[in-house]
Amino acid sequence: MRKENSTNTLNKQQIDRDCGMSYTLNAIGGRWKPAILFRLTRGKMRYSELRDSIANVTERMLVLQLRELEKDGLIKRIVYAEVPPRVEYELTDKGNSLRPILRSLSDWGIKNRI
Amino acid sequence: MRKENSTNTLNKQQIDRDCGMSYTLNAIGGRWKPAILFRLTRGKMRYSELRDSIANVTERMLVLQLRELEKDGLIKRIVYAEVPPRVEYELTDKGNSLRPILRSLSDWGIKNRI
DNA sequence: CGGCATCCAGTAGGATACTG
DNA sequence: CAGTATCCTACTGGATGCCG
Repeated sequence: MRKENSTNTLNKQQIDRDCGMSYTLNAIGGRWKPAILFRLTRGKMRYSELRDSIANVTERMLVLQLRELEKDGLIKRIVYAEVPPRVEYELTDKGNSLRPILRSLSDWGIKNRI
Repeated sequence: MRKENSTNTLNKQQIDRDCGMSYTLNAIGGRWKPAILFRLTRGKMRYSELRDSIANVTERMLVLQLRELEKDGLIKRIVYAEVPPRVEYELTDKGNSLRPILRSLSDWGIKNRI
């Protein structure tokens, strides 16, 4: 840990920028979060639909990432009191506001990977 | 590992999307990469300037993340044959093309963190 | 059906000291 | 000035099995 730059007048704005980006990347940056979010932009989905549409994900990881997305307020978990049980996930307004960002991340990646 | 969904006609596009997002998030998603990239959007910077403007980063982590950004073709490392040595970093064209994405990530984060 | 519990491996990231 | 080298921790993600 070194001394911080106290003379750079742009520092506070930069820190805001850093924090903003960190917050966003933390919200969407999990191993399976982009896949989940992108599928939900097409509409409500059941747990089993998500599980079957995302290749190679384990149930443990799927649930963990769903819980984080829920905690961060990006998705809503809807439990139907039925037998057999049914659970659906859908984007919240906050989650929906990510749409353009998800698209641009995807577009940039498709264009720039070799 | 479970069976994959072979009936979903959207699957190939989804996989492209997933890969695109993963590629982008991998490129910019390191602990210090956003901070580095954002500073370089303001122009060329020396190693010591980066180090001093990013609070709490260790030299080891700074160098590691710079090397990855360089390997991914987002930044260029310019060594001047002087004594004392001088090294500057600047965005490549590929790095510059990230500007709008970095901005939207930052803006979304600033708006949505509590 | 939609999970949770347990255990485990790999790696991202960090502290500290040293160098061409 | 601009890095390496070494060692270490913690967290992410994975395999497997059980449950309401």
